[in-house]
Amino acid sequence: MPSAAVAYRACDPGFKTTGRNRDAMCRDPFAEALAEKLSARLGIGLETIRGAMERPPKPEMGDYAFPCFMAAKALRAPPQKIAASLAAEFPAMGLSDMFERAVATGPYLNFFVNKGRFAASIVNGILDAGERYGSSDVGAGKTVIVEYSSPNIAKPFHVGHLGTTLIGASLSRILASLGYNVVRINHLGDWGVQCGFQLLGWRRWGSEEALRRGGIQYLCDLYVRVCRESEKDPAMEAEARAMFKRLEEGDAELLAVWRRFTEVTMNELEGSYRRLGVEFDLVRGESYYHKPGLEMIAELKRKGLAEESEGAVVVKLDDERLPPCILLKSDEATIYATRDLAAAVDRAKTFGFHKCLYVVDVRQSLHFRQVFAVLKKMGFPWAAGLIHVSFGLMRIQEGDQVLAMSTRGGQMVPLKEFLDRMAAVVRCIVEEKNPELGEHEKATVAEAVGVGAIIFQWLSKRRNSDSVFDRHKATDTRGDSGPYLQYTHARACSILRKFRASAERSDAVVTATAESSPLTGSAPAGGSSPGPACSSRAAAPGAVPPGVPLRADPSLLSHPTELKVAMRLRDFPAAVLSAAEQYEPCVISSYMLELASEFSGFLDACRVLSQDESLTRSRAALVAAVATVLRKGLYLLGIPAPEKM
RNA sequence: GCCCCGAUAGCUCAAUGGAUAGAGUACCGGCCUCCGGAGCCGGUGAUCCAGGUUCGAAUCCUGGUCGGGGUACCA
Repeated sequence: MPSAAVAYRACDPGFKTTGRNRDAMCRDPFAEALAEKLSARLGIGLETIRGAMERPPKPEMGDYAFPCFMAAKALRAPPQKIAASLAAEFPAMGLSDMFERAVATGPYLNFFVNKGRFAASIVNGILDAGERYGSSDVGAGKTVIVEYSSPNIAKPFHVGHLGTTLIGASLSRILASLGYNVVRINHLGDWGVQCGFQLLGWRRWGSEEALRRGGIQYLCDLYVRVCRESEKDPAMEAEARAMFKRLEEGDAELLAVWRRFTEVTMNELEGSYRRLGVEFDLVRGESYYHKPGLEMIAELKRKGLAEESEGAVVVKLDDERLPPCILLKSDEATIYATRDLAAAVDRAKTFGFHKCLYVVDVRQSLHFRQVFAVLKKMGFPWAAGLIHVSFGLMRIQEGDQVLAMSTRGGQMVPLKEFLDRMAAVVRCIVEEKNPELGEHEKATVAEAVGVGAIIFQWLSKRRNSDSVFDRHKATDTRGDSGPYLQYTHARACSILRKFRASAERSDAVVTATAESSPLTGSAPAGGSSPGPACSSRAAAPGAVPPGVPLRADPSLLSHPTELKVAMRLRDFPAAVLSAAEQYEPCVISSYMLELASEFSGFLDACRVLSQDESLTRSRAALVAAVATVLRKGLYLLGIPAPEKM
């Protein structure tokens, strides 16, 4: 019998599919066997049956379900009757080694698997696949660009930047695990009129000495001061705009200051990204696309698409029922649309992308619709692969008020401050729960769990809903949270450590020969740019005894909680795929909570380490499979998975 | 005005047109002779309104209500 991991073949993301659980249900050997029999019996295509297979809402109803609505149409009989007659025929269908029975529940035909065989099949499949479980090669040969984070220069990295940064980083990992060649781009906001404001502030009040002392916050303060004063004094705003214009014209003195701003910003960003575990393949400012943008405008004019209007150069988009896309302002300075157009063309040329994702907040949706429309008008076939992955706004709770986050208004929390506070909160908990850890270990764990709490919070809801940042709630580590997942993983690791220790003492397990863990074995197909499936940071190896052929015995894992866990483990590849299709990391977050909670239920109901040697081995195999999937899921979200906490 | 997004339990969030709408938190009650209690088990509690499509709607369509965002030279 093929293992679940080997038999699983995912569909291409974006491939239109219908039916609940379609992939989860259609690619493991149990579902496959059912689909084949039902297809032959009903004369309905195999693919159709696969797409219709479901998982019953409650375990006591069954393990697989076939809704008979489609068969009702084909056979012109009520679905209830079809379900009943199929249930009666089931014992003769020759599936008794895999399934205990089938029962009709209304229009549904529900199947009960042979618990032990099913659980062992899934668990052993995962142990064979290791960290590649849930990965696939559907994206092989296709390049996907993910643009995310993209903060403006000369401002501190703050919690408002977390949405794009964490969603983008997670989507990158998810897509890479499906075999896509992912190019992660940080499109720095280093150009535009805000640079004029910053330069003006510097020219009026700035000093290198103060910059050395105050760092990026000093630059930000200057910027805020200019903004405040130019609200009262329109002449000042005009001066700032003129300064950006001069920057575009290549003023050497301004360029030197601007470069200094970029340098300071990069230093600041590096620390933030390192703490969050976020990486990029290409960090390139908008400024890079200033000149190509001007060339774009010339080309658009040649093609007759760009025209002058109210003193600006625009592309009219009336046929798309969109406002015109402005390319050149009436002062002849460029605008972000110009640079985005040039960047897209450059990326198409350089990478030949299948898709290009822009992880940018929802306020820019009109902007992207305009830019995409212009590129379509220009006749680029790849324009169809441009996707704005938008996300909702985050406001901040200040006392009784809910305010928009803004640098200028001062309603923002610098990331550094937030991460430090989070780590301090966790540190207290570690101190209480695990005082025997060493000093260094405590600090490492506090950081990992603090960061995990933050990342999970951002990735556990659908992107497009707005949210409120509450300083107190944000630091809660109980309940459905990143720390809960990390804790569950650490428990699993702890049990496996004890299992390994006692196994070595009793010589019951073949002594390890291979030093390589499943984690470092082989990278997933096409995962070249981000490296192996799991980096050492977000997923530490070593939970499974290296080289030990840990197996689950088909006759031993028959407790209801064991079946529940196995079912959930089986669903993992479908969850990864669904997250990619929807560009929604929260699909994986939700999955992980289910898995962790069901696994905790199992630990409560069943003792893993016992006198019964073979039962212990089978249960340890289950624990190892869960640990593998938890680690992989945490990795895909970008959350560290410490083995102790 | 027009366009986009959202509305599910007191609060924060899930739910692929499918069966009795699922968690956490808060509140009430249980569980440590405990492999990690940052946990487990139970209880209370919800689909904004009105139509429509469908065998079947939180989900799709139409019209409202409320909230957020955008709407020509910011990003």
